[in-house]
Amino acid sequence: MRVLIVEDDDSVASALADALRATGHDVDRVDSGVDALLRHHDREVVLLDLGLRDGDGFEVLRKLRQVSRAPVLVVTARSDERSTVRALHLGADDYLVKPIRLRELLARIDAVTRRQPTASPPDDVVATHGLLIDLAARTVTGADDTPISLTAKEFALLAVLARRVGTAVSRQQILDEVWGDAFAAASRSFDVHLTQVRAKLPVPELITTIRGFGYRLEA
Amino acid sequence: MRVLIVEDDDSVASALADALRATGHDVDRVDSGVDALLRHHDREVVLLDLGLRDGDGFEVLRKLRQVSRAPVLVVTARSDERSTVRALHLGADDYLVKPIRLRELLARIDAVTRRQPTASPPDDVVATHGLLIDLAARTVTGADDTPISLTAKEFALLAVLARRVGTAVSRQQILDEVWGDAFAAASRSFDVHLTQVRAKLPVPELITTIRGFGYRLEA
DNA sequence: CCTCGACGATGAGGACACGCATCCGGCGAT
DNA sequence: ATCGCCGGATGCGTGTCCTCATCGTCGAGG
Repeated sequence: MRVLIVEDDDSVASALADALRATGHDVDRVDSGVDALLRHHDREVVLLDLGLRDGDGFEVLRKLRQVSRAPVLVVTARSDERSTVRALHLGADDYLVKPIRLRELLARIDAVTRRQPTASPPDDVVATHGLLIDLAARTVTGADDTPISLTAKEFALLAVLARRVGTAVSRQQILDEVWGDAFAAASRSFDVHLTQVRAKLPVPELITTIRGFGYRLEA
Repeated sequence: MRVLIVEDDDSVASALADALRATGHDVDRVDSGVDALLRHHDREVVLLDLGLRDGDGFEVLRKLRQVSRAPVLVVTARSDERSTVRALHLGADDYLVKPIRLRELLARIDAVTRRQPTASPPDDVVATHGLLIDLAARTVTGADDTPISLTAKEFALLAVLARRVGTAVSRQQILDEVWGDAFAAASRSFDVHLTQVRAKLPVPELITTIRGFGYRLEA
């Protein structure tokens, strides 16, 4: 199993790396959030420390989730329920509080990875009403393969909806996933971007407004 | 989500059941290992207490795994690493130590089940007398697929009843779930919205008034 | 039959959510 | 240095929805 350790305490990272290598895993180590985002490719599991020096761990988690579907086990010193719930909601698969018990960690990595749809059906492609959204390639094409070019934020916004085609997504949920919670819910920026996305779609009504709740990409 | 709680401490089981029901889950309770093996059918998640009176919890877990692929979250008082590792190796998907923090439990259930690609068929859809209520998509359709558009409050109200089709729901319960507990029970806003919902339904009598208690959505 | 409490219906008004035009600062490319 | 694009912020218009107040109805019990 190819594991990525994101941890800036060297002694902890070494201990983890050794234990993992001893059990036959292939380990890659980084000590910052930005590196995590750069090096996550081809990794099958991520161990993420929330207490990184170079920024908010939750932010790293959120961004990681936008680009990778690999299981993430959060490993942190923060034991409060708030942080736990927040991390899990942001897409973490497990949450372990330091000090880490190595055998447990290994068992949990097992537990999390054995659930993975081995050779996952890469349905990173969402198709609906002639609209084609390829989440992996980050491309969107309309009918008769006309390419639609979206900006980063626009794509992120559409991607959140696309991952849950046919089901309603709350406004807050989108805000969290696209902007992170350090964002004023009162801001109208969100609406502006949504307007843009709709304008670029061949069929604007594909994104349905659910007043008082959020939005839905029609299936 | 259809949850099975295997727990022989009644107070704990009740607390869990209430919390889960309040968040829209369908809960089934048993208090012994043998019952767990009998009643696991059609359940999508299992919460398993290891400290059952009628036998070894690990045995229950092992046998459960032989007959069901549903995610299992172990909930127990045993905090030692040995037990944790053993449970996870036996196929548990998560392992929580009592006392349980409810919000965390809910988040972990989410985390574990969102990985499941197979939990699709029962898509939170309630159907009764030609009425179709899709709680995930937040859509309601009558006979011959005529869409019925409800406002946020109206939908919330109907959803509370829909989650418990065929069973009576007290007025107070609905108030709590739709408005939150900081709401005057004397307010008639509730009745107004109920009227609206009924007016929009093809068959108003689908919502039966139980005078002096509450309401019921007919099955 | 009368009363009383619980529920049903309706209209008005203020609040609110959403869509959108517009401005501004930042940043990379030509 | 300049231009164009992107993302965030702001303000307003508009339509909708929530609530309240009011009155009507219904059922149960004395």
